[in-house]
Amino acid sequence: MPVAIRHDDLRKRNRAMVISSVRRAGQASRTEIAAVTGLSHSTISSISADLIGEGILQETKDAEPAATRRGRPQVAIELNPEAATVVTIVLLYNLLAGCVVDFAGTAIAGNAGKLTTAELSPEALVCRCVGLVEAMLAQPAVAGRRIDRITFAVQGTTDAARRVMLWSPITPHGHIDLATGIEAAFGVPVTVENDCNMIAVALQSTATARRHHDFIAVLLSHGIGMGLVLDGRPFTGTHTSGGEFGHMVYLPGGALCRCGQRGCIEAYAGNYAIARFARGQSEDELSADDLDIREIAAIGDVARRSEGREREAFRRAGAALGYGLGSLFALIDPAPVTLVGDGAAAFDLIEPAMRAALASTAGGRHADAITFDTEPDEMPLIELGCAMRALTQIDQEVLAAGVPAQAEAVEPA
Amino acid sequence: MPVAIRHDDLRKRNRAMVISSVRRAGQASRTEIAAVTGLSHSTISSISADLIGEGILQETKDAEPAATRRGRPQVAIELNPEAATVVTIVLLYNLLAGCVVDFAGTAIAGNAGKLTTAELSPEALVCRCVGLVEAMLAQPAVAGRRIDRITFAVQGTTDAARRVMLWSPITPHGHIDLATGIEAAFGVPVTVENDCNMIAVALQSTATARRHHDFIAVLLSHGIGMGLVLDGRPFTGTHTSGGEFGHMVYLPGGALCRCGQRGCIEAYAGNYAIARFARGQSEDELSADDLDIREIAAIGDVARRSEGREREAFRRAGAALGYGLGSLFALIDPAPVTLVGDGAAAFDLIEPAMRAALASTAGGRHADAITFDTEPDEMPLIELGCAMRALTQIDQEVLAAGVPAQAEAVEPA
DNA sequence: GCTCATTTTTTCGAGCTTCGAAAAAAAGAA
DNA sequence: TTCTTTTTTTCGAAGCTCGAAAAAATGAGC
Repeated sequence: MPVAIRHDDLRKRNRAMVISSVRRAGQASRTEIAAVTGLSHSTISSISADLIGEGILQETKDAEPAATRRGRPQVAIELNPEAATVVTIVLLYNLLAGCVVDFAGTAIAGNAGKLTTAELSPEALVCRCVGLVEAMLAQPAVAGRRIDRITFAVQGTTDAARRVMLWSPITPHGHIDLATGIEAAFGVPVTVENDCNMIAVALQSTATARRHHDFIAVLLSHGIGMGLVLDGRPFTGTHTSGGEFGHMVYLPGGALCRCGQRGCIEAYAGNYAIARFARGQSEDELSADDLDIREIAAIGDVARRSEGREREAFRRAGAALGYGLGSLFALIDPAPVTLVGDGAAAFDLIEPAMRAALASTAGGRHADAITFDTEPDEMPLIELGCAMRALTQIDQEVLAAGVPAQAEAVEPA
Repeated sequence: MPVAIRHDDLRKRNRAMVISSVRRAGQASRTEIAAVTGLSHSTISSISADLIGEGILQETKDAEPAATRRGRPQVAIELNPEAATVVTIVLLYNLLAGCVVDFAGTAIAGNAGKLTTAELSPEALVCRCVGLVEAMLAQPAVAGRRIDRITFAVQGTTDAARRVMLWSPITPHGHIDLATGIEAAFGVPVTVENDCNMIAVALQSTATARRHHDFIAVLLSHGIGMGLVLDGRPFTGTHTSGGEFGHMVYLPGGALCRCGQRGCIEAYAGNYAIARFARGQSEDELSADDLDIREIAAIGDVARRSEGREREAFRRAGAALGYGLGSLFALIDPAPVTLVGDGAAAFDLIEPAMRAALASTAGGRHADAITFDTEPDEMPLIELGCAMRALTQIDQEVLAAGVPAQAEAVEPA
């Protein structure tokens, strides 16, 4: 099953390693790269000379003298921002936002707009995406740049090949093939990623000691999503984008969930579920999807002031999350958790019940030491993760292979 | 983070590939190996000549003419049974069983015995294991063989390094370091694996099309365990052996579980839970661990004959399993399930409620197509998986590296 | 029984790759 | 100005895989 390593792959892999170590470090000298990768100095010298020659890396110009030590000073190497350009598109409920990002990860153009996703046909949706990208490409900052890849981050599940949005709360239509349509329009590879997975990628790229090998990002918003990094790699499901934490079962036969089933975690911890309970609505009732975020904030304010249905709503959300994390921890062991999204702003209301629930599970038995990070604004994370994903793919699939030599120029005789 | 590939690793990896492809196929010609691995014929020729010269592989003697085609006949290559010898030790509640297995995977000696695990101190437990191995090594069939590795399969969780049994239902003692003690006694590497993970390894080694890339093995016995193969690799947790499916939460605050918490799946689907309900005992009550398996069988017989508490007990077990699988499927997507252990003998009693529960979850929405395999006898699977694990480790860690040349013989001058 | 066709396996040289040692380069210290 | 120290490059050696060609081993056909 494991595919053999060809001799030619060796250089390719090691080139990818060098690129990725520079990407992670931002700037790195050849000596540092050698230390990180474990390759010899001579190999790094050879590879980095190639990469600089190909315009993928460059020696840093504004040499910070930094720690002025004795001996020949290190030459910092960095990514050449011109080496490639990617486009990210974030598609959420009633929101479409795009970014043009250079090879070093700097956004050079952006565009965002409201749209009523639920009312658009799949074709119209693709059309809007094309329009968004075209508008960005017309901006002067992008002039003259060739786009190398477009990567989506969408709410909902995607297929394993990351080309199709299988299901999404933003639209009644299933199985929307975003990749093929956009690829046809721009002639570059397109992949479709799950938004929560991109949050996890973003958190990994800004990894602290806390979030290193294994961690969990839970998106608390209208619905509940999750991104998982296990053993240093973003975990995606086996057939789909997976990680549907919000649809693990909390109370069998319980409250009605947007997905049509009952008792999902989301049916207790999603914004709509919190509002539903706070308003005193039936658990069999599904409100409209366009719940105003300010209503949740208002419920939170009431909950902080006095005991009542509002406070109880957050308590129930916390319990659902706590038991869900307990089940998750039973499967994969406890790991640091980052709560992302506007639900994280109500962490104070959620935490006590969540911790109590977690502590009463087998998986969370020793989890009282776990700290929770909160990150109320998810958009920057989704965009960052999406850009990192696109760039990493460029690193490993395109640039690692190297130029196919000038064989082409010679042959036609 | 990803470690670079050294030039020396190349041959090592490709040697491991050749060994593992022969192990998987049982017998394979050089041409077949080349096709499977993707390496060139010349490389395979070179590597297999080395491996045969080192006594790791051998050309098959009793050449089956097989399909008598035109041209030079293929020479089948197989594992040399003498190349290595491993010992497997299965440690379950009141049961200790060992096997000596040759390099080709054939058991050449075995020994099993009852013992009261709950009453033994950690030291006494190690002592019994040492005695078991010594008794096997004294058998004539094993005479003259050097043992290369000892691998445990134990009930309970192990640490990530697979050296310590962190917690087990078979003993009140926690954190029993089996590896260090046994390593000291026999001077060979020892690893400690979780029994359910070994079941998954065994099922993978006998993989059919059905169980290929992703599948789930659920052990239904006194407790509930799980082994998971994701993306072709056995999944183990991040800190521990993980996969504690039985301790995912089914009903928050529900029935008392052996683990001390409430509402775990095991507290409804474990043998003890089924018996507890059938007997009309309180859900707060924990019976002794040594429930006779015949009692469960008897409850099953009653359940099949008439409606009543007995039948309801299995129904409850099925519901707990169904909702648990639904949550699991939400996380990792649906995958084929094999039910293993004596609980699988009651599959007819469990199935309807399990399917109904599964169908009412988001993860199991499209899971009506899923078929369940049953495998009532878990011991052969645990032993097979344990042997495969030990041998695979030998393949990749010891033999792939090759002989360190005769450098040793020359140097002392 | 001999020759030819066919398939498998080995041999051999070419082309890469990585590595270690030594050399070269570039700075501070004296 | 010379010496030290550190980084980077150069160069030859050794190892690996690959493709082409040769060798080996057998059935088919006459």
